[in-house]
Amino acid sequence: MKYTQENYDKLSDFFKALADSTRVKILFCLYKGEKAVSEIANETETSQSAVSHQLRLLKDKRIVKQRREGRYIFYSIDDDHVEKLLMLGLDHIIHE
Amino acid sequence: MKYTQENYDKLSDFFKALADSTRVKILFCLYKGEKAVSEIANETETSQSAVSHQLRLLKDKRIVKQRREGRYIFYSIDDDHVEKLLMLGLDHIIHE
DNA sequence: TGAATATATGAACAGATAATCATATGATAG
DNA sequence: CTATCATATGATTATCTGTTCATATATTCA
Repeated sequence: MKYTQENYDKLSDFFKALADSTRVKILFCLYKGEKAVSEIANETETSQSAVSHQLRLLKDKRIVKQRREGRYIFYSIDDDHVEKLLMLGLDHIIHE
Repeated sequence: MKYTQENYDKLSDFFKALADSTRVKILFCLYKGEKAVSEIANETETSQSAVSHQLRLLKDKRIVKQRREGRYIFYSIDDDHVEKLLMLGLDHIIHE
């Protein structure tokens, strides 16, 4: 049973994870491999707190995963679909 | 220049269109071909007004298009990428 | 023309969301 | 143990979003 309200909810919920430019930026930042929170904050020019909040959201949705190393915590993308979606989306907005 | 703030904004904006279960439902409803507003409202069990508002949003983002026939207005999906994204997303949430 | 049907629109309101600020937690080095 | 660095968290606030309700517009038909 693919076409159920439950799946529509899950699906829109999944897309919500990509429906914010800070999160999109973070995900592109992680595209080439894992990074620590402070690196992400620097590269995306976003406050440490904002990044942390968004990473939590992405982690809760199992889109990124963590790994601690000393006092650093490295995040990386934990979902092949997300990378494909990002690329497909980028493709779309560029060819318009 | 792919990796610009402008593109991140556009991209997240594009995903926003899919980040609501009513809109997802509408798009799946249109997946097999064009439908009039009232049909969409019935099939998705959403009020006429709510459907109309969401269709406007989708139209503004060029995700659906309209065609008038008498007093009916038929909507259909106007974007190949969207169909791919929906299917990829559905694939994702099902295999988890 | 006027009634009926299909769709659109605007205002208003409730709920969700994202940033900021202050502070807490956790790890390491000295 | 304590100072410092890296990250997380909670409260607050401003903004955004989606629905509803009432009404407007557009088309057809008698």
